[in-house]
Amino acid sequence: MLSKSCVYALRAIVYIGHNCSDTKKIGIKEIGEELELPFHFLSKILQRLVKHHIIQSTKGPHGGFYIGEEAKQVNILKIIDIIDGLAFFEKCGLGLKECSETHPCPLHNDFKVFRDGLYHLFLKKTIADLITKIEDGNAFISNLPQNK
Amino acid sequence: MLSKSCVYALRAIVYIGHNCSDTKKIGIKEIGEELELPFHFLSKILQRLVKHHIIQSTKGPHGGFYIGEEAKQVNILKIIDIIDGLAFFEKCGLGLKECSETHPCPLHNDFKVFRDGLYHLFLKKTIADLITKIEDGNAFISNLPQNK
DNA sequence: TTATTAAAAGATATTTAGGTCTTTTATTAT
DNA sequence: ATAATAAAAGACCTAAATATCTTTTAATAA
Ligand code: FES
Ligand code: FES
Repeated sequence: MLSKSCVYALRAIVYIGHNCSDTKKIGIKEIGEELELPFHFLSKILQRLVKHHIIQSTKGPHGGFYIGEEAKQVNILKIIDIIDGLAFFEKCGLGLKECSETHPCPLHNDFKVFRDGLYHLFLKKTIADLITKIEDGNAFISNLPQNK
Repeated sequence: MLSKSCVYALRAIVYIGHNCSDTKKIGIKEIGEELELPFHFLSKILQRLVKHHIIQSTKGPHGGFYIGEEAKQVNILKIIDIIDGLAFFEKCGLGLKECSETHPCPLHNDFKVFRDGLYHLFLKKTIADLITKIEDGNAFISNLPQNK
């Protein structure tokens, strides 16, 4: 549903948010190793997020990525929009060219419930919500060691 | 979420179910034109469905595809399984290698609701259910003419 | 039995997503 | 200033999904 680019982005942002501080920026290498994501591919994604002001970066020694408190209040849907676009949330589940109430496919009414539900989930969830779960020990952003 | 192959399959099956009869089989050409699907690609998909005994076919003049009443009682999930597999319904929404209750990602609890909801929707919906909607005029399987 | 029809099969092409490698630019510690 | 560091940028590669083209096989009507 979400592309790999997109879930890589979300997990990287959460990792950065969880680990960076005023004095500490996070390098791509560390993120890639910790989350088991391909270095260069990840770097492209992070660059896009910087361009869209979701995260910031500085080059050079002790450089890396970091995220401000304001940006942590951004909802997940915004990230999805930046990376994948929002087409999924408007598309017909059976592939009709247009999803509409007046010319619905036979799954429309049932499918819409879930598609719209996901939309609203992503709309109300913020980066900060995800980070909180990690910090409370209620969730994880890295794979279990045995699945590496 | 569902691949193009998969939604093409579903729509084609419904079209066949709606249009075939004891005396009338449906050709790929007709299906492709009516649903605006690529002829040869569609033919591959229909071949797979024949192999899995969802639909039947005969070659030669007046040949084509048809579907029996029993097969119409097959649920949509079965079709999804044949074409795409069921990995989606077990996968972590944030791309962790394993989706689990004991090592959940920060979206797990919220995401699972929709993923499982879709699973059960597809499990309980049959081909016949979709055909009925078409026949009652409550839904459509072709694009609106202006979207062609 | 022959011509015609339509699916089956297989080879090939295109597009998109995903991933890698190399070079350049900015930063900072020395 | 210089060397070291790390992101930015761009070129390139790979695999999978999607799509097309061609040949073969089976069925049927005449
Ligand atoms: S028309 Fe198919 S989901 Fe709306
Ligand atoms: S662990 Fe991510 S959805 Fe279950």
